[in-house]
Amino acid sequence: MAARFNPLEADARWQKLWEDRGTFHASGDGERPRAYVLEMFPYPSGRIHMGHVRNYTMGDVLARYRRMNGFDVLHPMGWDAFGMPAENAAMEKKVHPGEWTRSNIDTMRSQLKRLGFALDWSRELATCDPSYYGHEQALFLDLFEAGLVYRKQSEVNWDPVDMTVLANEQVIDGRGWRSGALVERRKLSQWFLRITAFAEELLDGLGRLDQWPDKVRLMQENWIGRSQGLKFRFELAEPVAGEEGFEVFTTRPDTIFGASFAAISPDHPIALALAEGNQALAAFIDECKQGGTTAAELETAEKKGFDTGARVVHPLDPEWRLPLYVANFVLMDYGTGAIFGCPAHDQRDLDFARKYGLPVTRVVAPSPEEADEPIGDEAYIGPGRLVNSRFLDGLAAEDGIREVIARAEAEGWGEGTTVWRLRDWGVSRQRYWGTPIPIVHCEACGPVAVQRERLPVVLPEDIDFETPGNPLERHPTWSGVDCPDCGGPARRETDTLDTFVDSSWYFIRFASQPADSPFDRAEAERWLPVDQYIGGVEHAILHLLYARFWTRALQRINKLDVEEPFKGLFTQGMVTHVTFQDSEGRWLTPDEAESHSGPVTRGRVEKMSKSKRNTVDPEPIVDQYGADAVRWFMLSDSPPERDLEWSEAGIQGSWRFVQRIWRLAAEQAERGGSSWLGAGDDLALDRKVHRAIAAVGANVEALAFNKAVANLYELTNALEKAPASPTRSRAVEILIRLAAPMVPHLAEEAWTALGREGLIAEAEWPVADPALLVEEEVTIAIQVNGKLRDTLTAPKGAAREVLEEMALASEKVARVLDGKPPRKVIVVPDRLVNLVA
RNA sequence: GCCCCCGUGGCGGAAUGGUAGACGCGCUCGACUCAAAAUCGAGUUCCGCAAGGAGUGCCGGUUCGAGUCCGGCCGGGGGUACCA
Repeated sequence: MAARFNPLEADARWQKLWEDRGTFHASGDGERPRAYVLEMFPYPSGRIHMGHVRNYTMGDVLARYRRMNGFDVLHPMGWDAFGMPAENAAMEKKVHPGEWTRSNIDTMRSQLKRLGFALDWSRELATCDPSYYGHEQALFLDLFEAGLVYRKQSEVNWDPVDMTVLANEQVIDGRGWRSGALVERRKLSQWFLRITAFAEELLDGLGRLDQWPDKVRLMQENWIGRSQGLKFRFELAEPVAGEEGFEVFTTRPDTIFGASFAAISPDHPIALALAEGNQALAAFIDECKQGGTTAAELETAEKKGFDTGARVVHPLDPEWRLPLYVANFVLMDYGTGAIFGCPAHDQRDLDFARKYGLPVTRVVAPSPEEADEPIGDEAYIGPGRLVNSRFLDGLAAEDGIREVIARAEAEGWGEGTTVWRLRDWGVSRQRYWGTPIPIVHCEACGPVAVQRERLPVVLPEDIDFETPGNPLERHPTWSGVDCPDCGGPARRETDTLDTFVDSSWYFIRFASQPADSPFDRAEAERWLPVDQYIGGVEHAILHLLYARFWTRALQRINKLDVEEPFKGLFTQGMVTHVTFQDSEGRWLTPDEAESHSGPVTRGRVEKMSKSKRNTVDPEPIVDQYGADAVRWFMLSDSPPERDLEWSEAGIQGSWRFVQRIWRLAAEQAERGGSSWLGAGDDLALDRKVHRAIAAVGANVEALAFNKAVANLYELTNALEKAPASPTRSRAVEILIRLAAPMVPHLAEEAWTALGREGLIAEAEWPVADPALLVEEEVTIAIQVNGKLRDTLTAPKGAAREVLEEMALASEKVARVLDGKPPRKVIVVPDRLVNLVA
């Protein structure tokens, strides 16, 4: 038996065997309990990167562990294959997006296979394949027919030079990335999914996702953003274009007597009507349209307003008039697109009031004496009671809110209501490389669904990327069709679907993939929900919320009885690496930094990215060290939810550990394999082994792989030091089984060398003997005033009095206490004694 | 701007409110070797000869006891609805 484990030879041999035997095919035969383990599928950007390796290694360990524990495991892989990079490649490299994507998939598939992941490749799918997106079109039409899809005007980033829509990512400092032109916001008619109809259940559902990270649930909760408040009507002093008023939403109706202005969004119908006869206002509204559409950009833009000259009537005082402003910070998408401003108790309103010389009236004061304390540069947002508020004076905020809502409802000018921060999901993209939206626009009938038997609506192959914009729109023939309803002339929808639609149901298609429908309901329901989903925390909101919505939407239209798609969620950290720059600030790769002639600055450790040139390609690393050392490194040291720093020293350490396990197994094999005969003659080692079995299992189930790795190091250290014995022989084999999910090639090789039949991938996970997990002695910490002064050993379960007596007998304690008796003694059994002097 | 997370030795990190630094990397010394690699053994938070003291980004609080809980800062990261 070889002294060294040779992964170059062994990896491929075992990978082929697993593939030939179909070891990792999910059977779905119902004989074993099922487990669905899924990692977020990759975008085929070109080559596998370390982030993928980390993600898929974690999922793989869990999948292999579950299999060894007797589960029928579904662990599939596919490709999130539509998206912008393929179109960029088409423009830059003159290659068809489909060709580019499919060639990337081929490269990345073979790279993944070299890592020995226990994947069921028979279920592989790519979202750019009509056999996938055709079913997506059918599901879209199901939602359309159920009234969950509608069309409305919505703003996009418009590049006025390239005459094209830009993604947020393509807007840099307010300018188009290619043309450099100042970006404008422009309205287009687009398709939307009614995710807001599910706002409440998506929020409530979070409470039952107890296997999700708290932070993700919190982020989603804030994103959905339930606000309760008052929706009420402001009457205009003079009607505008026949409108006598408009609706306002506020979460603070208690501060209504502190109102000093009303403000509406630049998109508000009243604003547009007023602009008809007011050139200055029209110019202001135009000005508000500059810049991109992102929330960050809108929020950080200078707060500006324009006094329309119109006045509104205070709802609680017909004599009281408030000026009506158009303000750039009022969003048409939130609430009613109109607010009232209470400067004394809202910082943004205060800044606005100061800027435009509006009155500031305090209506909340921490004490009656401070009722007329003037407001400075800071709005008062602390607690207190209402003042200067007529019939509300003296009430606490919550009571004031209730009182105003009650009065508004009684008098008929408003009502208590709930509004959501969540907006409907705009799915139209003015791009080629996506799922065509299966709708036909007919002049006579309007938008009409494509007939089911005509699906899939397939993307045309003959397209050009010579000019910016959507090639589907300028394709000479593709969009011309007859209306499905009336047979008259019509035009296909040329927008494609947001790629988040593709990733909102792929986990269902993995579970069941018939040719003639999106999925078989019964089979999908047997696998779903996904037991453990693993991916980057960057998807905490959008992807995960959209997938939750899509699943619930299918449930509502009675296509699939699954409430939540992902029972367990784990969000993993990034893979980072040092950066290097030369004297002129140019980024250098680690190799370049080493051979560079001039001075080199070692920069911060950052997320691996092409622009910082600090990426490490996994493939040559696998060539050099083998799959197992790379997998082991991905699991070591850093907790999986945190960032992992790639280092040459780290991979070498992993390589050495792989060889250490191998040496243990090789030495054992030379002694004639593992023996199950004879009594365990090394009780101390037996205890360590069984503690390791329990700890590794618990840590793998908790996805605390770094701790499971530490457990295996400890066990290995103990085994290396232990003298030969039947216990040790058994222990070596147990170590191999415990390590098998992490270093599967080595484990198979060692398993065979030890003379065991069959694959370790199909072997049973060892069972810990509870009797060997019990401790007999414990170390007790002795503290004086919470400060450690001594430690002593006591039998486990020793009585409080015994521990206290032992503590007081300690010389070190006596020295600190200086003869005085303690005032108080705190005993934590099996843990510590704290003497309070 | 807003929402969320993170901050512990030279480095990655461990620690149900109960002995801070498990485990790994690195380093130091030693063994083996003609030598090196590999391997093995010992040591390794800081200050101090020691006794002892200090110590988990900073400031404050709760507690017999705080890395852990609470409040306020500082620094870094993720998301912010058309990157995926």
